[in-house]
Amino acid sequence: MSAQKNMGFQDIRDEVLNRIQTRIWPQGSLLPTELELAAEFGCARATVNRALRELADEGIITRRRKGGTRVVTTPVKQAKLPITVVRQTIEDMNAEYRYALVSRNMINCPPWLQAKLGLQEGAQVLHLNCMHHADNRPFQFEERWINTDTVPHVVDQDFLTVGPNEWLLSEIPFSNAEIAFSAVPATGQLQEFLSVPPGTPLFQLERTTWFQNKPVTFVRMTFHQGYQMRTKY
Amino acid sequence: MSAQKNMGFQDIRDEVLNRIQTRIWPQGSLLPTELELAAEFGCARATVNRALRELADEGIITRRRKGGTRVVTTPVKQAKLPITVVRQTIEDMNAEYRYALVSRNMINCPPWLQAKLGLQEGAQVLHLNCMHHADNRPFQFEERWINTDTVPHVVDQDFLTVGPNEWLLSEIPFSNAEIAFSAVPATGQLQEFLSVPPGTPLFQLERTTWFQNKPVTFVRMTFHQGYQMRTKY
DNA sequence: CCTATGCAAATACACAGACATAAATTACTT
DNA sequence: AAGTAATTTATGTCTGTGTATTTGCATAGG
Repeated sequence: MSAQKNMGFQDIRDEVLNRIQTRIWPQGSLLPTELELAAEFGCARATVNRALRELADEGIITRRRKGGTRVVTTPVKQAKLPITVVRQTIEDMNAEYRYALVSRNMINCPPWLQAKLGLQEGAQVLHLNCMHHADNRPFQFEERWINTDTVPHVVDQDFLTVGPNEWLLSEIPFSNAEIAFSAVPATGQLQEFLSVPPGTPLFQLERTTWFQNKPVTFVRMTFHQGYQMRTKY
Repeated sequence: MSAQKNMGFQDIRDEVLNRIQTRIWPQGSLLPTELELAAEFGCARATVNRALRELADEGIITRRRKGGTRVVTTPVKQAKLPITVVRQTIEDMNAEYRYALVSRNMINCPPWLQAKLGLQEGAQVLHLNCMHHADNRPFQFEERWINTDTVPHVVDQDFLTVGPNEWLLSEIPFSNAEIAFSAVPATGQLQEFLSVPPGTPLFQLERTTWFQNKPVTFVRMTFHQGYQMRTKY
C-alpha cells in the first residue's frame, strides 16, 4: 500500500489523477496533505508539491493554504488551441501557400473600431485586405486594421509579399489577444473572394491584439466554406 | 544591474519575459545559463529553473539539455478556451436556463459514427436530441450519441430533467476530448428548433469524448444565430 | 568525408530543511 | 452572541546540494 520507491513527480501526478478518475478520491473530497502523500510515496514533499501543482494548473484539483487540496466538483476543461499563422496551417496540410494583397489604405478609424483600438474620432488606421490561398484555392480572407500609433513603422511596409499576420508576428512576437469565433453569411467581398454563393455559412475569427496593454491591431479572418478548427484537451 | 536581492521566481519570470519583449534577448538568441542567471539575480538555481520552466510551458522559450535556453523564433500562442456546460454559460449571462428533451432513442450506430465511437456495425447507441433555452429563447440545439458499452447505466437515465451534458460530466468528470468548430447552414431540425430561416449560418461545436482511452460520446452542439465564442490569451 | 565514441555542458529532477503566507480554528474579550 | 486576537496548519516558495539525462562538440577511426 504505502512507501513505494523511485516515484517521480510524473508517476505521482498520474497516480493521483488515477485515484480521482476511479473515485477513490471523489469529486469535492479532501486529499491527504502533501506530507502524508510524501510519506506514502516515499519521496520529498517538494516532489508531491510539483505533482499536485500540475494537476491544479490543469484544473483537476484546487489548493488552498491551510484548507488543503480538494478534487474540484465541476471541472472546467480548457481546450488549448494553438494559434499559428495561416501559412503554417496550409503548409501543415502539405498544400502550396499563396498570399495576395487585395488593398492597402490609410483610412479614418470607423466608429465601431475606435474603442477596440483605443483611438479617438478622426484617427487614422491602416486598413488591409488580403487573401490566403491553399493550392490555388481560396483559404482565408483577412481584413485587418492596424493602429499606427503603436506600430509606427508599419506605414513603411507595403505588405506585397509578406502578409500582415506574419509581419506583425515578427514585429510584436509576444502579445496578448482576445478572440471571438462565429459563423457569418458570405456577403460582399467575402462572397467574391472566397468564391461561394451569397449567404454561405463561413467560419470567422475576430482578434484584437495588444502589446504591453496598448492595442495593436484588429483582424477579421474568414475561412473557406466547410473549414473546421480542431483541437484536443 | 546585477545581484538584485529578494527576487521570487515570478519576478525572474517577468524580468526574463520583459527582456525578451524588449529584445534585449531577441528571437532565436541564447539566454545565459541557469547558473549565470542565478548569480545575476542572487538566488538559487532552482528558482531560475522554475521561472524558465514556466516560460517554456507557455511556449516563449525552448530549453534543451546542453543546448541551453533559446527564445523561440515563431511563438505559437495557445488560446485557452474554457469549456463549460451550457447552463453555466447561460446563467453567467444572468439569463434563465431551461432544458428540454426532444427525443431519446436506442438506434443502430450510423456508419459515419462507428469509427468515432469505436463500435462495430450493428452496435446500438443511445441517441438524444435536446434543446437549451436562455430566457425562453432558443440557445443551443444538442444532438448526442452515447456509447452504451462504456457507460452502461446510461440506459437507466431518462434525461427528462437533466441534460446529457451535465449528467455525463458528473458521471465521467475527467475525460479527454477532441473538438471541432465550424459554421453550418440551418437545415431540418436545426432550422426548426433554433427558429431561424433555412440556410442561416450557425456556429457548431462537435466533440468526441474519451474516458481512459475508451470512446464515450459524440456530440454536435449548434448555437443560436449570431452566437460568438470568446476567449483571451 | 562520414561515422562512431567519449567528454563536457546545461538542463531535469530530486531531496531535506527552512521560512513565509494564508486561512481555518480556537481562545478570548466585549 | 458577536466580534477580535492568537494559534495552528497546509500550502507556497526558496535554498543548497546532489544525481540523472540529454546532447552538442570534439576527436578518433574507417
